[in-house]
Amino acid sequence: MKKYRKLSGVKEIARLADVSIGTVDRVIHNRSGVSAKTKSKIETIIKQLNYQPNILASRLASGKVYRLAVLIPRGSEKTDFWDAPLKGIKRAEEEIKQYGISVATFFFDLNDKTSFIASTEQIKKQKRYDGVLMAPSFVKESLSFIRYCRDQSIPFVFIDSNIEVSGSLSYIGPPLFQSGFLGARLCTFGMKKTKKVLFITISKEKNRYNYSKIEEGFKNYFFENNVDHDLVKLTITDTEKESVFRNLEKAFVKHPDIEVIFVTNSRVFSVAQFLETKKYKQIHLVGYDFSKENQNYLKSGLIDFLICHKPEEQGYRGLMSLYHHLALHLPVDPMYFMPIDIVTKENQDFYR
Amino acid sequence: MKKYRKLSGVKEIARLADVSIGTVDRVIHNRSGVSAKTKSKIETIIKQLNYQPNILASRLASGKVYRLAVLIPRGSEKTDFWDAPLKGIKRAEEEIKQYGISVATFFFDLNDKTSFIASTEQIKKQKRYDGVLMAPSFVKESLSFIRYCRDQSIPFVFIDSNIEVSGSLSYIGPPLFQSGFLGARLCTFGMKKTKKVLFITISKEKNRYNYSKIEEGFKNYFFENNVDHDLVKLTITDTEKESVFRNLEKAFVKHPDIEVIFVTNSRVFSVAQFLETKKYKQIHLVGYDFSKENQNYLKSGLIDFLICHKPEEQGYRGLMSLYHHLALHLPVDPMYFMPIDIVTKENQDFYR
DNA sequence: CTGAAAGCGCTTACAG
DNA sequence: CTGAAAGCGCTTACAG
Repeated sequence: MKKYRKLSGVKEIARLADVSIGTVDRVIHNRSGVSAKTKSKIETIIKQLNYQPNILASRLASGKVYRLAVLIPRGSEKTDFWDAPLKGIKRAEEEIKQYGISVATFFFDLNDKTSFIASTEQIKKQKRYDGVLMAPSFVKESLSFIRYCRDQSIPFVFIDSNIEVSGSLSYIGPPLFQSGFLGARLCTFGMKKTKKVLFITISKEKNRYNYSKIEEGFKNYFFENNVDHDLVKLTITDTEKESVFRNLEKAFVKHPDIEVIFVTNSRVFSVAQFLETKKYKQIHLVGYDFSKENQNYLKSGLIDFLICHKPEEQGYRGLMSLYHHLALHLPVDPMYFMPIDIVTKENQDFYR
Repeated sequence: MKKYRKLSGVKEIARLADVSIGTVDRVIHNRSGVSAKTKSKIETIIKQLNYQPNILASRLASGKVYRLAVLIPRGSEKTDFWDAPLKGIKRAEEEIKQYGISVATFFFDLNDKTSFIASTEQIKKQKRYDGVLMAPSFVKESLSFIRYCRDQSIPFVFIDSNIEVSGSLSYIGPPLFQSGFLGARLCTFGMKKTKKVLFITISKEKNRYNYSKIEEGFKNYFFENNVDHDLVKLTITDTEKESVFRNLEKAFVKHPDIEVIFVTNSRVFSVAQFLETKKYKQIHLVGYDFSKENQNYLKSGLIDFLICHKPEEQGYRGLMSLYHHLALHLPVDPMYFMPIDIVTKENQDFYR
């Protein structure tokens, strides 16, 4: 707890350069109005001193507030997946709000494009955001919104899924191909002979980029490892329970020898429900996301493995990356892949 | 980027209480020299305003530097396990050093108690640390050092392993019992019939608390799940390669039908080496820690699963918890359990 | 193009 | 027991 006081940064630089601290500040922030000569003199000294600005002092003095807009799906009664990123965002907000960050969250409905558009319009109309964190769930609509952000020089960060040619500040999300690849491993673990695998996607949107990437990885596993298998693909576009049950029923009639089921998203719980009802307890089930329902079926043994990509951390990091970029002028990873976590009955109590 | 300025906290309080900000400061920090009446008046206002001190300003003004001592094993050529916590510690240090934290690291040799004692003596002699982060690898010696910390009111945090009755600020580490429990699951995955499992501990120290906890959890899995099995226990106290090979050789002569091997720490790589040499490629191998050697054997398929407990994050969180406690006066979790991560060939590239 | 001054919200001596 | 003043390392108008 001893006191310790270095000579002030800008003051020291100003003294050495024989200028005022105002001029030093201009050079540090690359503001205009400094003669080339003075500028280079100051820059040399800054380098020599290996000067690191004191962010505490900077933020305190400036009193600037950066306003961030968050655009993510609303957590529904069906899956609480998006509650996790939101929790991470809230946690980040708590942590940095005293450092001059304010956050406004806009939600949209994953089943309703117009709600997405409405939110983007609102953000545009308010004209007061300095950064955007978003889940680009609707590609075309996202592209249009991104155009606006770029025009306004507003940095934007994607979480959960990516749009590749976009000029985003960062993408934070899962490595989907590898995630599907691991999924296949988990489906076939310990198997010696041929197995019949049912590959299910349950989603209103057809052709989602995410699902096809997962499928690619999944298939690639069998290919690379020369695993003999029999893959049955099933896509269910009506996500209601009755529809899922009906589709599964049909699949089992056609393929009574299914041994493993892989579900490409958090709706694996509805398949678990089906298996439970049917008492198909010997069938292995692998799926995605650490949602409440899924946790219950994991605990009861109907789901064998959940693959997760730290949704809470995605939200946390997403917001923090904007903070780092805007307020701290720190470099930000343009791609930050989440780990591919394997959650089982045995480790679920310690997963976050 | 609009400017936004609230009325200053202490100033506002001082105005409302009709005192000077100096007096307000005294109350906020519970320093003496304020009349009971004034004190209670100020406290009421603080509550009403739901005043949150501005840490930026506080740290900037005080210029206090908290000195932290870190006491951990040195990463050896044998296993680089302790490089990871150190990396996390360094990362935390980088992040908070500008907020008035300085860190001194003391190493000890896991095979040499006296080196541990020597480091603790050094820390004591310097008499200048405000907090301690330590791995209490030697229980008796740690207890003696902890006594010193408590006498001096120096908060201390344990990582990796815990000493329970200690008054530590926090413990950050793995839930060992559950970790062993999961290990058993990974060993028996997909097995229908009886398997012969070899349970190995390779460590100079006999009777380490960590290993026995893992063993408890491991055995409990079989018990709880009524899994028919045959468990062979092997303890190798000489960690040299030749010794490990010799012991394994003997075990395989006696039990040629071993199908799965579980190793309770990062030395699983030496068992992988053995299996590689012997071309026992059909044997499943499960062990601990994401060290370089282990990663290689995971990649090549000799190790099936590694269980990990985010060693880097343990270091990071350990240091941050001292920072939170000392500088930010934030509450700290007395127990923070790491998740039990499962790392395979397929997801190892994304593990951190 | 440059400088001097005030201020961010707090803490720290010092004076009374 | 209390207050007034200086200062932490920056930023921000404003004046010239």
